[in-house]
Amino acid sequence: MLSGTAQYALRAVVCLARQPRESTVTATDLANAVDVPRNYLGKILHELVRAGILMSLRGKHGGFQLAMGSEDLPLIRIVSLFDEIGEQRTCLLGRAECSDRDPCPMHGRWKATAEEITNFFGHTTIADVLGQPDPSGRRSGV
Amino acid sequence: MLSGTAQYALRAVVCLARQPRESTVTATDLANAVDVPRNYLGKILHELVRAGILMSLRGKHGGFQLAMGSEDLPLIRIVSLFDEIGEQRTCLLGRAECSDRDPCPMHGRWKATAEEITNFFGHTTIADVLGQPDPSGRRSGV
DNA sequence: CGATATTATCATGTGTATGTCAGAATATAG
DNA sequence: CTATATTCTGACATACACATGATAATATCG
Repeated sequence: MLSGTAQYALRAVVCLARQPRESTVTATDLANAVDVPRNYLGKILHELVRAGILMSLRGKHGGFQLAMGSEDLPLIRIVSLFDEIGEQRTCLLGRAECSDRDPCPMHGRWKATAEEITNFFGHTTIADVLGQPDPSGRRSGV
Repeated sequence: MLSGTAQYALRAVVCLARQPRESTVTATDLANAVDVPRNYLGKILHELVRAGILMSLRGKHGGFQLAMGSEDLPLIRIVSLFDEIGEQRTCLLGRAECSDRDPCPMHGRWKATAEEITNFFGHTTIADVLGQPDPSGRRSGV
């Protein structure tokens, strides 16, 4: 459903959102916590900074923190940086243009499900999923 | 949502399902009709044959045809040959194990949508989408 | 200032999906 | 039997997602 990169980003943001506000977490600590290759996560975090989702601090005691309240951060803001999802590219058959007026054969049947997916990513926020305590035998705080 | 290969396969099968039964279509004609690279489509068609979805005839007047009625062919039969979809790999965060008993943070909220996707591919058949006449300005009979 | 910890940036490597090509196998027609 | 049309098969090419490593820039601390 999502690219590996988008999954990594979501995991990192969820982990950051669980930290106390104002505290920073280093890329290394985050990489360990969410089980993503250190250097690769560095790039992903940097993209999130450029998108205004995270803030970064360099130097000693540096690291990353959320740039906003997690209740103001729908999943689509993160996912759309890495994957095409939602309005664009919903055509199941890969047509560039696929709409009610110029539909592919699947369009009519697929439409409702596609809209539910769009709504999920658009309306679910990071805060919404923090409540899920991710209990028990997890190897990390994903 | 689907890999390019899975999309190609769906387009080819839909096109074949529109032909009169017993008639065969060559890979070349199919490739032109659904706008997929000839040689690559050949491999995809061969996979569909091995999976029992198509039948093939070699030699002069050879080609491909559906091995069953399109009303007995749910989309998942085709898609699952190329993509992991449905029951397996529904975890949004990419966890190997993600269930009600060992959920990721997204699990609870994502579940309903994931099930709708699974149902769509499991219950929609090729026959269901043939009714959609894919009218007007299409470049081909996708 | 110098040592250190951290992010930012760039060059490179690896693996998989996608795509191409050439030839082998097989069927039909004359 | 020969020519031809087609699928089948395997080797190769390309593009991009994923990943690694080295170095520069920047901030803190003593």
